[in-house]
Amino acid sequence: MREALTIREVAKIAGVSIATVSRAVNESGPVSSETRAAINRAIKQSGFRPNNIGRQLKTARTETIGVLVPSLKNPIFADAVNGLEQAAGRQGYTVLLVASGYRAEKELSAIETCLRSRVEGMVLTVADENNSRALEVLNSAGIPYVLMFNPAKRRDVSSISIDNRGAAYDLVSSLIELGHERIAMIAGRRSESDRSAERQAGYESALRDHGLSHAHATVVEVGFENPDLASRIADLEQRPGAPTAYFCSTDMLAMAVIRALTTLGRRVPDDVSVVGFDGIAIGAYLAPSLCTVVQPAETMGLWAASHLLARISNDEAITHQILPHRIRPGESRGPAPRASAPGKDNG
Amino acid sequence: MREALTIREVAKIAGVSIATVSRAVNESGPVSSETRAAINRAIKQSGFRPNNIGRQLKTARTETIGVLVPSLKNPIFADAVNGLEQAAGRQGYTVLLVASGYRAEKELSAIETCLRSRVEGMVLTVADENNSRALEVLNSAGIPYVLMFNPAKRRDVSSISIDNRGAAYDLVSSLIELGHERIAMIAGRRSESDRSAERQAGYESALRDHGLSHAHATVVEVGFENPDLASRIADLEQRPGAPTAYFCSTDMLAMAVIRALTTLGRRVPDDVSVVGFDGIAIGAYLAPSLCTVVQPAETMGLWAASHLLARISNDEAITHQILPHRIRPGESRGPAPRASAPGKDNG
DNA sequence: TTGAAAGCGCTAACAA
DNA sequence: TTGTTAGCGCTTTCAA
Repeated sequence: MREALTIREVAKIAGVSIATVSRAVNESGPVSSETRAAINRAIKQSGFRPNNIGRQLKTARTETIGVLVPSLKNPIFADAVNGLEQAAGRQGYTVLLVASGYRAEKELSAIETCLRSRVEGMVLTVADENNSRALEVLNSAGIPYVLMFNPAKRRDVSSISIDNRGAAYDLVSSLIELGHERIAMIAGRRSESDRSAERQAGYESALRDHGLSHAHATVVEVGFENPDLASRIADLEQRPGAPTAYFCSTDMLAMAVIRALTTLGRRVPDDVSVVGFDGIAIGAYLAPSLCTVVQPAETMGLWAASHLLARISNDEAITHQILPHRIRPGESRGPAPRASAPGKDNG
Repeated sequence: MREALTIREVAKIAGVSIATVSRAVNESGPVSSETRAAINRAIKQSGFRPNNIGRQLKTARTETIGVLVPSLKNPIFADAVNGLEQAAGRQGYTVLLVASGYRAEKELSAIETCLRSRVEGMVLTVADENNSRALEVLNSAGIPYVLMFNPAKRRDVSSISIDNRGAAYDLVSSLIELGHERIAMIAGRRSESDRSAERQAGYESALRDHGLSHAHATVVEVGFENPDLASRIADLEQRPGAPTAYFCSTDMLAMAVIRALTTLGRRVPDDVSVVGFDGIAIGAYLAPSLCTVVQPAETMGLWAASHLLARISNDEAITHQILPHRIRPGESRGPAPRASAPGKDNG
């Protein structure tokens, strides 16, 4: 009962042809109830389980979607994939999961893998949607795909995201309105994240619009995988005009920044404010709770999968879904401290 | 250049047989360098990408492993899957991801899906390893699999976990040593998690061994998906002898408990201590930081994948990996408060 | 070093 | 209602 069970064995046991077994298994054609009973018995007896590979080869449909994200270690992606998997599963689709680790070559090879497995479509978050070999390959492969989290600048691609630039603008503006003038940005590397670049643009125009000369912009770029923040923050903090607020391009970065500042003896938000971006659930549990922009990750995953499946069955056209963004207030954002910088700049 | 590119087109363009193309593509046999060059040119020109389905059908190998976890919303699983995917990818294996949402039927159907896709093996976390249709099915399917996080009571199955019972025992004992006598346990439903049941066993024997009569044990079972903790905690808190400490079977639960207690005006750890289990990274960033048992999730995923692949290639026998556990101290655990219960029990 | 041919497990005409 | 048959795209003897 262990060896290579095929539709053929079942047919033999039930005393019918393989075509009839196939029809019975897939309910894809007429089968008399006696025949059906015999076949079911044969299936049970033999322990037959249809081989999807055979079916896929014949039908040229895999009922599989590929999902590519930078890393599952950031809950924003884990939550999105969670939603994705649910939505796909509900429609009988299976998920092939690949992670890029924020590395462009890995993006490319991951997609190559998916394509060779003949996924019917993909949901993905790439480092840079405007400069992505991965996307080119996907385009020439001619399968539908939807970008998730990426800024959705391209018109020819389905996508779901929020207005990264606008959200960053709003959040940074709120800091300025609280009296902050020296606001540093801790940004994921632009090459690793176009979201980060967009958020930086929002940060810069907020400064500009509020008359904070461009010179005030301080951007520290860090890699997402083990960002060595402690020393970078220490540097910033001992400069004459140390920041009174930090705008971080992700919540994960914000958490690391808060830790680094705390280690240096700074109190958040009394001495310095820190805001993040993403709205991961645990941010609300931190102390101080994290002020941030919320992206509804699970919902985005759900939508991405549903829309992709609709596109696969040609029920829908390319769509850009820009969700409204929302700032979650949090204790990590406070008014600018009275005494400006610690010493030096007025002496 | 879009239509149904097969090895046959390449062969035609290059003027060779499909067998030769196959040999060239897979480097599975001798091919003269001129022929190889011609084939490579043909591949580039046509945009050919090998169809894995065909190959899989022929070779009866899919180079795919199935991964089943309860949910990616709990970082403990997301981190593990992250490690898994990396390790699998490095060895040329692909990951089919399925989530059960802690539901037994879903476990079963997920595995059925994987089996139909002819995964070569599986890594999974089931609700209850001792009472799992899913595992029975897997056994009779005859593919290797490794249990991850489950308590590893079965001798016939590879697994990686920590000593859940022992770890719970240690953690609860530490509370008792801090003077706590009324320690409640907030437990995930036993039917949804055998880890939870094990941890409960550890909790109970810690109480017993320290002479806290069994009557002291208060266990509140909650479901993992939207646990309505607030009201349950409120109940506990207004009883005569309210707990001075809570032992939660997961960090996610602990976070929810802390929130519920805070809402009720209790201060952690001054009024009441809360400890968790899992050691998710963000626990260290909470305030108060979470005292918990650390499971090295990513490492567990890495090991699970590597071991599974070794088993697939018959390089290794069934192995039980029990990792040493470690308690991460945290601010959420403090000494028992002086004044015993709020009112009532001494009046 | 190359090619012809069989066949992996399945579905879908088509004929009966 | 059922069976025969021709492949889906690929690998792999085997013979040349």
